Amino acid sequence: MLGQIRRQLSRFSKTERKIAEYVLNHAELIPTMTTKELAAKADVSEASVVRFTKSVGIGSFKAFKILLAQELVNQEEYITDFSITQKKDTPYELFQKVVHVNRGAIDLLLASIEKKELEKAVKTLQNARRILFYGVGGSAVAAMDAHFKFTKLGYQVEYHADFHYMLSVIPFLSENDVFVAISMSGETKDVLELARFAKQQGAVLIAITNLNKSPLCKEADIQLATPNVEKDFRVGSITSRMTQLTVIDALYISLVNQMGEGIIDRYQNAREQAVKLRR
Amino acid sequence: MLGQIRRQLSRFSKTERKIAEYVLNHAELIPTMTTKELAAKADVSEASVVRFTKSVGIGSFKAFKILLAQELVNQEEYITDFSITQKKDTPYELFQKVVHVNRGAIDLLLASIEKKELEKAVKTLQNARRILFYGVGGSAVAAMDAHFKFTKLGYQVEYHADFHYMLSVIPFLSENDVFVAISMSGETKDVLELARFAKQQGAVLIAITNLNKSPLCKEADIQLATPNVEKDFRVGSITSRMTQLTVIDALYISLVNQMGEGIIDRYQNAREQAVKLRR
DNA sequence: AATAAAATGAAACTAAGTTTCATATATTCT
DNA sequence: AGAATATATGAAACTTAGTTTCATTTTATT
Repeated sequence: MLGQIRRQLSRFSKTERKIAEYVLNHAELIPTMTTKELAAKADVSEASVVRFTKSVGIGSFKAFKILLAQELVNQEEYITDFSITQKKDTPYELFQKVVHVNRGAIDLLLASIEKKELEKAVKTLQNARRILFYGVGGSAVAAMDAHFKFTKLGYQVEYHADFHYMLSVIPFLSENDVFVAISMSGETKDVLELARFAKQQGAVLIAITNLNKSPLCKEADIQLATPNVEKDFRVGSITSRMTQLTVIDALYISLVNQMGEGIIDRYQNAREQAVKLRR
Repeated sequence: MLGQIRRQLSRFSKTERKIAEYVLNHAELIPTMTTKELAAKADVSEASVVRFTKSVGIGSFKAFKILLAQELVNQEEYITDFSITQKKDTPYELFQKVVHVNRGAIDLLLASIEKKELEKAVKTLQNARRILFYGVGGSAVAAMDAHFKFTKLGYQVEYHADFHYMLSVIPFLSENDVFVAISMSGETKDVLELARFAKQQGAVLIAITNLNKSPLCKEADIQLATPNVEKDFRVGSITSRMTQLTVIDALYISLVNQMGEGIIDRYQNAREQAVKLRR
């Protein structure tokens, strides 16, 4: 977290930098400070403090405090990107780095997801008539996984990689339907256009995206924020899939949990049939 | 802190003990809870929660939360399955469990992957003419991700969910080709049949599968073993995707690393075009 | 059984965190 | 350059969380 803030210093605005500097120099004090105190110390407003935590991809100031407290226990910082990747790394070394990066990203997800938003999402999905998932490129993986999982729960789910196919489904959406847009940047044109169209039809828009000022993030009714793990500019983000899938997992498990045994019986049934049919 | 609470159990009143018990059993949840929530879970009043923290010598509930967060950083005991999932878990609790489980699974991958096998896999893929990925059900996600990543590297990759489509590709395989079979159990009939057919054509068979006595594992030329994370029989394994994808990531990053800058330029090129075309 | 002491929860209160909105500043376009 | 637009910021309103008070219940003591 601290390393990430340090690396982003240049990206920050004047006000954000004032906060970042205070945080970097007095990290150990933050967990016991209030927004008001930090605001005073950094000579900015309280609102800016809250905004700062969101801008570094943390859901709330409270989560930020806890994250820093944990980080300072042992100073070992997570490797969150591959900029350190050397030309002569062996496959096994790279594998270890991948494990580290992926695990670190999933960990950060704890701080970026907001409890309330998650609860809203689960409640919305519970009562949903139809659910559409959409993501392109890397995020298509998460959409596909969601499609598979939610279908198993008996939902009427649509996901197709083809933009035009999805487009043709949206006119039939209404208030009880949900459109789940998955995009790391929150700026992908295809995803954004479909999301807007779906919302216009009255569907609830859930966004699984990095926390930022992206249009998707702003326009979503419910935001499930994935952490802003810095990506290697050369190979793109490999971690976003992990966090996106973890979010899907959490939604899926929550729904299973609330549906009770009935749904599990049907699922078992399907499995038994599969075993019979496939051998 | 937790030890201290445990030691004082006998000293506590009935109400205090209720709180202590919940704290001991769900310590990792406390840092994100409010007094109200903990009060509800322990079936006591909010006032008692605050009094409890004072009674164990902590100034405020807020300080208590931060202390627990710090204490749990180094306590890496992973939950590896969901059998503990209670009927009355909230979505956020389940989310935290999912994070735990997924992170734990990725960690275990460090122990299950063998260095030599990984190196063999990378070497084989480097020289591959064509690469086929195949997985069904949950493992289709990993296959799809691999398809996407390896295509970006300029490989001639085939992946299709349809068994018969894949079947029709295999007769054209030869010694320089690779078939990557992805299956958690290593027993899925479709995957197994295609893998055998591909091997018969002379292709190298790489298996990404749980380490066990499954036919796929035995017959593979190269085994990339995913950990046998205990799965909740009711909802199916949610972790296998994580580990499978991490393996794919490692292979991908290794190949990028060895290919050098040339491939990265082409990739950048594609990205720039994408930006131009899509807005 | 009566009284005192301790424990507890409901509700009032205080503090903390977050959002909104108006204003200031920067950026883009003509 | 100047208007128009977008972005950033702080003050204040608002919401939520944490703490204290006080009346009530429970337990212990005489």
